[in-house]
Amino acid sequence: MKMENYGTCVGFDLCETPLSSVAQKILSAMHSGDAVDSENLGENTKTVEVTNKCNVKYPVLLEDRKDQSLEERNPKSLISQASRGSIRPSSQSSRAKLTGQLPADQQQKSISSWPLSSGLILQYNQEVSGLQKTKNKRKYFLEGTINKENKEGMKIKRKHVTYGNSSEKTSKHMALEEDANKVETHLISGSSGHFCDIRYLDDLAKGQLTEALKQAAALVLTLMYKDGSTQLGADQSQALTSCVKGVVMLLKSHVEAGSGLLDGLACAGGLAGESGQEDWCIYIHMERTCLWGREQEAHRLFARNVLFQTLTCKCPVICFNAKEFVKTVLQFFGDDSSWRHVANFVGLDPRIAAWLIDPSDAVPSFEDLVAKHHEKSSTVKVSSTCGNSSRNCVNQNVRVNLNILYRLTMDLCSKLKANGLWQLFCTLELPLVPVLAVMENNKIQVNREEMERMSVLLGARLKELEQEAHFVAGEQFLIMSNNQLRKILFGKLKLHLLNPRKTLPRPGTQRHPSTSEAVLNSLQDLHPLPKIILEYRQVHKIKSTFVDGLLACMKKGSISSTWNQTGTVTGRLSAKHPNIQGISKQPIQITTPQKFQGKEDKILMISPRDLFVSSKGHTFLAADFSQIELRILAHLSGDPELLKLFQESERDDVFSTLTSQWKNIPVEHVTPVHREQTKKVVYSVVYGAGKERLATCLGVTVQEATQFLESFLQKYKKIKDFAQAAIAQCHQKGSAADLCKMAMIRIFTAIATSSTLTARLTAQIHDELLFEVEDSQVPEFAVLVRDTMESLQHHWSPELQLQVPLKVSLSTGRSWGCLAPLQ
DNA sequence: GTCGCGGTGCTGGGG
DNA sequence: TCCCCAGCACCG
Repeated sequence: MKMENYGTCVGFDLCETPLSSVAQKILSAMHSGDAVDSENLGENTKTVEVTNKCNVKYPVLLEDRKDQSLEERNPKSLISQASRGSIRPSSQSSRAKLTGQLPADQQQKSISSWPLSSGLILQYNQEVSGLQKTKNKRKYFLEGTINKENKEGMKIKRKHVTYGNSSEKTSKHMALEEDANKVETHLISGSSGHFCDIRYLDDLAKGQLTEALKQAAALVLTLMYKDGSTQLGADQSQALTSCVKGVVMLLKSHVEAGSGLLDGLACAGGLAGESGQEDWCIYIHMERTCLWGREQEAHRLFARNVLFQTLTCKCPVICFNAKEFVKTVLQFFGDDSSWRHVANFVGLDPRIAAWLIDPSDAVPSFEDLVAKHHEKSSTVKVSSTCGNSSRNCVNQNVRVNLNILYRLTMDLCSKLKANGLWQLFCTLELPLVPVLAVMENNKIQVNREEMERMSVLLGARLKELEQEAHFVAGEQFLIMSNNQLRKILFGKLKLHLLNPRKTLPRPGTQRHPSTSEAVLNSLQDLHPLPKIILEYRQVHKIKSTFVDGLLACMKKGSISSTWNQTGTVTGRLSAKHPNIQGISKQPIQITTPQKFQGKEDKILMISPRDLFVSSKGHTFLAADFSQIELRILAHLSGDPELLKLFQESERDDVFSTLTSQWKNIPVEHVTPVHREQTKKVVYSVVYGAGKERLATCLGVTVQEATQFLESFLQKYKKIKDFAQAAIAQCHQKGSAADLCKMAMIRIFTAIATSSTLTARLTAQIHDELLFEVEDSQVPEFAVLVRDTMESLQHHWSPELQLQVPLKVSLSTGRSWGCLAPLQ
């Protein structure tokens, strides 16, 4: 559940949260934009007609959506929608209000489809499918001529630059330089008035630009890559900051009612050239070259100034994939403390907006967003005015695309407001962008030697296990192939027939049972093969994912994950390359391979998190919202037993206490197995997993799982009521993750504004934050972190009286694997 | 016949 | 119909 939705659930209004000044600025700027739009609605329609004349591709869409678009564009209706808040006409939504609980995605779906009647939705879908047919054509237009001309060659070259050896790099670099120079030359000499490379401005022009930046009503920008493509192109693969050449920025001048600029706002691409005459479009070259002459140095300083102005300007800054922009700026600024400059930057990112509106969308391209969310879809034919051969259309294309980006973002912002997501967007998601950018720049050191040693050792063990498996199976087979394994276990050995438990889960339409851990566990006593397979899989997982996988992600002895803000439907963050959120917590035990047994113990413990080490003079500090799901469940359900658990002093581990409560046995008799069982049952209730899922999780039959669930819900009756009310679908986890996001922003800002603290936020593992802190600062920083995180409980209760206090547990250590509790 | 590529399903780690 | 990511086999 999103924080925003949670607000309506518990009657807590997020509006009480002080808006950041930036959010307020955006809010007021947005408001003025709406006013302009509405006062010129007549004009608007006219523009549509004009645009139609110049070869509109999708007139149907324009015509059919006119009514709805008028309604949406009317600021009065917007305001009334926003103030109506949770009153939503769809039947589903009124149910949501009654129960107070609906999964966030469902709520959002119902909200987002609200302005469209069902008929319109159908129509719209048809239109969208119609749009798909012309997709290829559109791609051609959107990419621009230079892109098209060089795309193939460039792709290959870029690959070489990234992965090639150093000598190759040099030669390819030159080739790129040439191509990119073509683009640049063109950028400078472009025919449209104010399109300029700021390297070639004289002092007077520089002064004018500085002034224009101050006066701008909005800044719209995109990164430009070495091959001349931008973030707005169709090719998403170029999102490597190392390939960034510079930034193209459109300075929207004042938006005034009745001014000619309205055309720029409302009309489609074909007219953008005329409409945007007053707007500057600048190119900021950011690529580092080895030879910094005096001129280059002067340019670097001026570019720095312009970027700094961009980061701190009063007007909205619009950027598709703003995180990449922030990262680029950080790398351009270079020095260690420069991240403080970006800490408060808020860039309007249409991708995040679109994700809030529809979280089920996979990371969309600019083109996808335009097709899906832009009211005036005719704009997608932007490049049609350019011929095939002309390079003149490069800047024109970029400029036109920036205009589209601007209007797309405005449309999305209106939708956010209409859906009640605006606050969430401004106060949570947007401020998170620089946090993630800085986090990606913060590396974590890894013990490479240890890892390489581990890889060899695990490899040897895998070889042994493979041989054992082949021996007991009586034939060679591919041990990782579930297909082949299934044939041996159930076709040849017929173990499922020997198994006393009749029903083994079958995946899909398979004839034979699954080869999952649970099944293999149940077959262990019948044959030696299942046990060997189980160990093989465990060792293999560690080797491939956590040792070799991590080694592959390493750069200069350290790793840094890529954080995806818009990758989940629950609102959580996700990480990849490596997925630091998924690195095993529990150490595993393996039998040391024969040839290592002289030097090592017979049994070896391997803990993947131990491979992460803090840099010299620093220590890891992990801060964890302890059992946050369970606490929120207690609060929301109001279950007396559960509340008692948290209100009483917590000497023992909560899950152990819970187990003893549930099973009515003394805490000291609770075994780890019992404890794990409790945890799974709790999660299955909180996350809404079904009986089958729980059965698989616990490795028991569905009947047993049902018994566990029923006895648990019998003991904690209110939870049952709550779960029923929530249809067992309420994604509480999402809300917990949002709380963690808020903690990240708060702590990050505190560090950024502090004159003494130098802690680095390096990872977020759902409800846990990982910092690297200077040894001497650990005590001071620990207090800051704990206070900040615990203070967030005020977001959970209007009267500042959360029935269950939030608890933050802190731990420190030189390696991430051996963190010990602090205090 | 072989190789490379993208898509899919299974399994298992995290929460 | 719990949601993520990663690695692997398998298929077309």
